[in-house]
Amino acid sequence: MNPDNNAVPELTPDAEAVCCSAENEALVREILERVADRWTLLVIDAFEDERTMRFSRLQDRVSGISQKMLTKTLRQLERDGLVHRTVHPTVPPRVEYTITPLGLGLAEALCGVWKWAAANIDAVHAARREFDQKNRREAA
Amino acid sequence: MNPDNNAVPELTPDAEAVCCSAENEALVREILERVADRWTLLVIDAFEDERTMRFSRLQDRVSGISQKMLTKTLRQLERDGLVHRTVHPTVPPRVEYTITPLGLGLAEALCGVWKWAAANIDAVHAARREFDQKNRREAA
DNA sequence: CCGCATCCTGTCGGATACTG
DNA sequence: CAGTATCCGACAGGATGCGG
Repeated sequence: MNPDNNAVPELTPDAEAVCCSAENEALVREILERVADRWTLLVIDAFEDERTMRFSRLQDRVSGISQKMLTKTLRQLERDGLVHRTVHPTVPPRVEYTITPLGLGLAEALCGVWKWAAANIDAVHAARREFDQKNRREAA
Repeated sequence: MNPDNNAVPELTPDAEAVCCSAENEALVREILERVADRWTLLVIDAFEDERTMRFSRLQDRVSGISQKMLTKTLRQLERDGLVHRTVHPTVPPRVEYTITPLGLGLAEALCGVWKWAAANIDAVHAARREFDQKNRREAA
């Protein structure tokens, strides 16, 4: 697939067994649907460098997100136990979000996607250009 | 980053360099945003068992998806070079979608998320219950 | 069987203004 | 600074019907 193999390491036999059983499909679906919105993945991603951050710092790192969506996304992550929220009752208020071990596990899993993206974005762009050209020819 | 290594195998030094460099952030973002909609991940997931399928089979496997969204999602995947589309000019028409090596790479990367989900869904559910209870107390 | 076009709706999500 | 509330536009996405 990709000449340099290191992007996706070999699966252990055990891992494969887990990976392809059909029973858990509904569970995985649930997680995927929960996580597959415009911001959740990006927010989780933001925690890979700093494991604990203030609200404003997060908003800064996930560029483009509104405070409304950041709040909402963080609430969901908190509810799912992926992020922990600490309010320091000072003035001005200071709220820190920390990624939990659970969340960190997901972040690691996402790191695989991260790596794939970094390694293959050029191929994707190339495919895209080719596709668009082909379509323009057909349109003509 | 993680004390227990077993979830994600050791990264080669090379891979780590790719994984955490800040430069590629925009690229990864682009991919994540492209892929993080309601259906794309689920469709890719559907290809993990069978690498080539007819349209109707796909619609069957990704339960709940409308033909409109399936078509749209597949077009995007095709454009990005993740899926290949073959039209057999028979009657009735027979259209087959095959995941490409590129797409397969992404599917593998997603497999990490898959595994995480299967392993930790209980923890997520538990966290969710706890969170909801806490909120109900506060509401009272 | 596949998938396009049309219509229509709910919801996502941004902008703004206001509290503690 | 962090969060809520309100308003509102845009668009995702379902239902239906037609066409190849």
